[in-house]
Amino acid sequence: MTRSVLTEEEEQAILALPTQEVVLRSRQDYLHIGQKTSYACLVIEGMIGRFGQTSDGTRQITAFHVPGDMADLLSIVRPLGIGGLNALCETVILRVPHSALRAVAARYPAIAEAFWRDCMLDAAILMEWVVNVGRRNAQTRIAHIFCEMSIRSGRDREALQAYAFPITQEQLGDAASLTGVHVNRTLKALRDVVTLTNGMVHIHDWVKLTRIGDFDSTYLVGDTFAERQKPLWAAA
Amino acid sequence: MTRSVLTEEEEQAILALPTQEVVLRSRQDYLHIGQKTSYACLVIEGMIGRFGQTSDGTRQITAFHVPGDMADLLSIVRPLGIGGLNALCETVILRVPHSALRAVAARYPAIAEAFWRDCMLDAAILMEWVVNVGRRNAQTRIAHIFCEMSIRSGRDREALQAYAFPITQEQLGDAASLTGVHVNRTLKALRDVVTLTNGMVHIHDWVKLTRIGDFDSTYLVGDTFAERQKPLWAAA
DNA sequence: CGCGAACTTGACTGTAGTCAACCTGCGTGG
DNA sequence: CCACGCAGGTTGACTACAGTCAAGTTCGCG
Repeated sequence: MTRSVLTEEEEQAILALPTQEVVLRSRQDYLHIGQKTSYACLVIEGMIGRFGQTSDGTRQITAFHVPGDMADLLSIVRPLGIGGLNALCETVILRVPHSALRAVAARYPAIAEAFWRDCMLDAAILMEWVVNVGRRNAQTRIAHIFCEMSIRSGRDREALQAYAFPITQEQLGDAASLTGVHVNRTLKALRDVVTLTNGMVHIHDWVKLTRIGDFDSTYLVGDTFAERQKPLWAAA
Repeated sequence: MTRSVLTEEEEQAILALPTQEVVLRSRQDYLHIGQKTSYACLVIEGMIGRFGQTSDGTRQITAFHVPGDMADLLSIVRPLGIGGLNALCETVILRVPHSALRAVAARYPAIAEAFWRDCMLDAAILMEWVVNVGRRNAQTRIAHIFCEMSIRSGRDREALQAYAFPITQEQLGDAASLTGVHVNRTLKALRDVVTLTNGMVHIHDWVKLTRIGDFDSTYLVGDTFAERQKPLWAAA
């Protein structure tokens, strides 16, 4: 919820939500494709991938969710058919019932809007994902993903040098629409600029990486108002 | 707004919104990439494409918006950076100010939820788009797009046989991440199943088309509740 | 009638996929 | 404590789907 500006009281209301901690094993499917859910999940530790699938079973990762992300917030208004969710490594999540989220959204319109905006930021990331997968070559695609995850992984500056990205080359291929073999070759070619080892990304040259990755971070901004807009809902 | 269930009063409130009709020439950019907007636009006639772009200027269409769609509803909560909008043919739209939409959303929570859900359905379509572009071959991609647009174009059964899809092969390539040349060849190969001529799609064998297109329409359903959920916002 | 946009076709190229073998490092059980 | 198994990573040889370039053709419109 760092994507919107909220008041003290609103933040308290969110922190007071009833939650249930769940630990997912690595590779565990938390939500199957087409499965209905009545909880939303907040990632605490680890990483979750959202995926779609073709009929022959090939998976395509459509989003990564890092700690702090609500991975299936959109299920509040559309509980069915939001794709599958899979833990990319051992992952800790907090399950929050839709009913509680609806209650707090009803009481605080600004929170409802923050939820909505959060979903829309995910949608903006998804649009960029289509461009990435559809229009860029292997090197650029992978470099772009590394850039995006760098920004999203850290509020601190040091994520520009190194951050945790606990995935295998095969999974990176599922995200970039490449085979594991080609990811391997591409990473080798990028060796001087960025490396992925043991679930850690090390960026050796950020400027070069953004250039190779055709990366412009503006699509990642959340609340675009310098100050909070008042009243957030024009009438009330 | 056929994607959610609303009461008579709520429908009236939406119909009473202040609007301004605008006619777009074919190929006209209505919204540039990165441009901020304070209106949302409802497509009345024609077709609008949302697109992203790489730094070398290659476009990638990420969504088609047919009459009845709100093409940039998401701009209400995130007015910046929602990609560009381009009229694919001569198109009539209705511009609605954000302020009016916010007002009606604040007064009728069910409408706010319907807006949000509408955005989430677009997001679900976008996820499928990633899978399509990332994981399927040319024939399957194009067939899939034809299937999706068939369902979205018509509430009536006859859209399963023919519907308006006023785009060029080049534009279809921008959507499917293919070159115009390859679209042309692929359409030739699909000739017995589906044809695109003069902005009309004619489907000669729907079953075969869905099979080639690896198409399952469940991701297109909007309001998944058989009846309207009451109360829609749990508290109120 | 003539222009231009869209479509069509052919020949050649290139990026990424496929298949297959092999290496490396880690955790488990004998 | 070592041996084994296995997941993940690495490399090479070959293939194929789609891109590129270039030269037509068709058709609608002024």
